[in-house]
Amino acid sequence: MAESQTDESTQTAEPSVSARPIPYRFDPDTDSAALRETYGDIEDGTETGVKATIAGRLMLRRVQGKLAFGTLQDSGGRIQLFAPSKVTPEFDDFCGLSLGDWIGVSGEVMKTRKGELSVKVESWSLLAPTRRPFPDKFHGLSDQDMRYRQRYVDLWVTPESRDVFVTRSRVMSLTRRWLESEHNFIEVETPMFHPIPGGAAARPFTTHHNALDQEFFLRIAPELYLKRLVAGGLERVFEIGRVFRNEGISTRHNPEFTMLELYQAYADYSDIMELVENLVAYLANEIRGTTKLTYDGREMDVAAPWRRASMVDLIEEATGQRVDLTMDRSALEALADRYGVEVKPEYGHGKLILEIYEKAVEPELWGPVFVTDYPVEVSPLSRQHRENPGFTERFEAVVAGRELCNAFTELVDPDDQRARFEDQVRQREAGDDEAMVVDEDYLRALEYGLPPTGGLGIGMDRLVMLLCDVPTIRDVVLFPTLRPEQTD
RNA sequence: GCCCCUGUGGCGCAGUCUGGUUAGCGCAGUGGACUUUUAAUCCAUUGGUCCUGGGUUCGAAUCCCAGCGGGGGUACCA
Repeated sequence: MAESQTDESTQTAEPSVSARPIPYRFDPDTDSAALRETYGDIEDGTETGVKATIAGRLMLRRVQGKLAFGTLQDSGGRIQLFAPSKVTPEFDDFCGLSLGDWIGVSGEVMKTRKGELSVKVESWSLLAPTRRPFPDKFHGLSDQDMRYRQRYVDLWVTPESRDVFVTRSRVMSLTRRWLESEHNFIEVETPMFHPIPGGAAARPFTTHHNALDQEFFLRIAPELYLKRLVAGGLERVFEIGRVFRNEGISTRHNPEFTMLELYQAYADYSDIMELVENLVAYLANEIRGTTKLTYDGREMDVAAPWRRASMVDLIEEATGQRVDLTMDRSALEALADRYGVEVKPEYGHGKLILEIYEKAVEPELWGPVFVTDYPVEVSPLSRQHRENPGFTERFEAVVAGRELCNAFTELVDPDDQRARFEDQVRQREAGDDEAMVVDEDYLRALEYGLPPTGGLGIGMDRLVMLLCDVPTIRDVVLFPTLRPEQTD
């Protein structure tokens, strides 16, 4: 809701200050963190003789007649400004600065008698006035909606918020470096506009290209393109990028989110499990300094190796009953019923087993654990298990009670893949609007030959949530999807 | 989709159950005092269609109905 004109004018800073000329550039030579690091230990009440130039936002102000203190916040944190009227030019204007104004300051690094490391304001310039009042200097923003909509304010007044996004950036960077340097992957970029949605079970967004007069789908996964590249001889590829799914919004779902997918020629899902546990342990060590993580008040150790357990074994653990694909359907339905699964007639044994797993096992899993060997029926892109007919070499990792990734030994046989696609089409015709459609070009790529390949998809947003111990995906997405703000 | 909670000056909150006439408090803003403060302090002060629209009532921020926004849960979601 927009404020009225009068509201803004009454809240505007002093004209004498806001009318100051704004320089075109400014040259900070350090920041608050570096100053603390270098001079944090000097004696109370001493001066260093060293001059520093810093810039940031004025967050607090304490004017005391002929002496003023300020608190400047920059990307390194906060540092005090010490401004005696005899030293600071245009002292009255300096005291008239608004909380939230951007300023640049030069002067001697010193420590006050009370022991606060400070920069003496020997010169200063206004870099940008704030024309809107900043939130409460102590309480900050409590309205979550406003934090998400006005991230440019939230980042200043909610330090944890800024920390999360800096960490997120590090996670992305570390992941890339680890894959490239330690594992010889190359990063590629594949289309976001897909003529056929594929690679996942999800409803897509649609869009339209005018010149081609062609409908496109925003990608729900890069999977099929990445495997085309492995068929093309790029043996280890990964992509970190946005995918789009037309689904509900929740604490774990944002319609656009960031996925890491990677494909490794000649590998199978066991290789991928090792890669996942090593990557997560590496990131935990780099980010948290330990593999012993706390999430939502509960602890877990993500050090490799993680437990591996097949879906049917886990079902047996939880329910005491062994399930398989040849058992009597009525017995399977009875078990499904016991756990509140809504049994639909089109469900085969495989789908029922997955549903039972999700209801009976998953809510109790904390992890880290690899849940392996999903039924073929629910895994249209995974290769048949080498020992268990009707199952696939597929796994999901559950960490902190949440699905973190999905991976498998890739299905490389074009005939089998065609049959799976056709089965998906039947499911679609039966009313499942998230079932896949046939991708003839992808089948053509398989016909040219895809070597044995292991593949992986990780939701990077959820990984960051885990590493930062935050409860909602909106806290790790800078601008989460929201209903557009009403302007009038 | 369903259920629960919520909406009061720029920000953080009280007041709502038990309706009562000038809607409070803190911060920010404005004016003043103050040369070691650090959520500075002290004095004074500006600013509010109490989300919107109906209704009940002598009287509604408060009770009722509807709508809109927000949060959480659940369903859905590999």
